[in-house]
Amino acid sequence: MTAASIPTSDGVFTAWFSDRGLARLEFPTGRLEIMPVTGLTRRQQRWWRIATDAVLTVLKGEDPHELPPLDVSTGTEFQQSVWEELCRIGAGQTRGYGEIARALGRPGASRAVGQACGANPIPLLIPCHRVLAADRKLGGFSGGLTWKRRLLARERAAVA
DNA sequence: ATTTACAATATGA
DNA sequence: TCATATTGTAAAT
Repeated sequence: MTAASIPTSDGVFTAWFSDRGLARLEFPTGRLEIMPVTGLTRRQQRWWRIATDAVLTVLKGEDPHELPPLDVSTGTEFQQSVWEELCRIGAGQTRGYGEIARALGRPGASRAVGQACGANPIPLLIPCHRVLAADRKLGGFSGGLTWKRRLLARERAAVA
C-alpha cells in the first residue's frame, strides 16, 4: 500500500493505493501531512489522477465522471454489498439506513447498515454521507458530522 | 461459542 | 419527547 496526498481547498486528503486500486481515503488531519506522490506505480499514478479529480468534483457537490477502481477487499461480503448500494445514490439524493437494508433484501438490518457505513474505507467516493436516518436527520459520520453537513449542503440535499 | 457494541427504528406512555 | 424492545452484523472475549 502506498500513500499519496490529494490537496484540495478543504485540506489535504490522503489516498492509499493497493495493487488492486484505491483502498482507503482519509480526511485532512489537522496538521502535518503531505505524503509524496512518488513511489507509485504507473498504474497507481493514473488512479491517483482520477481519484483526485473525483474528490474535487464531489467536494463541489457534483457527481464524478469517472472513478478509479476501488479495492474493497478489506470488507466483508455484507459490507461490500452495502457499499455497492451506496454508489447508486447520485449527488443531491439521500437514502435512509432502513431503505438501504430493504434494498439488500434484509429489512431490519438498518443498524447493520450504519455499521457498514462507518466501516467504509473510502468516504466521498463511496457516498456514505448521503445516508440519513428515517426522519431525515443526520445519523452519524466517521469523519465528523461537520463534514457530513458540509457535503450535503454543497449538493443541496434536503436535511431536517 | 458467547457476548458486546453500534452512524437504527417502531412502538407505547 | 423519552424509554424500551427488537433487530443484523462484526469484533472482541
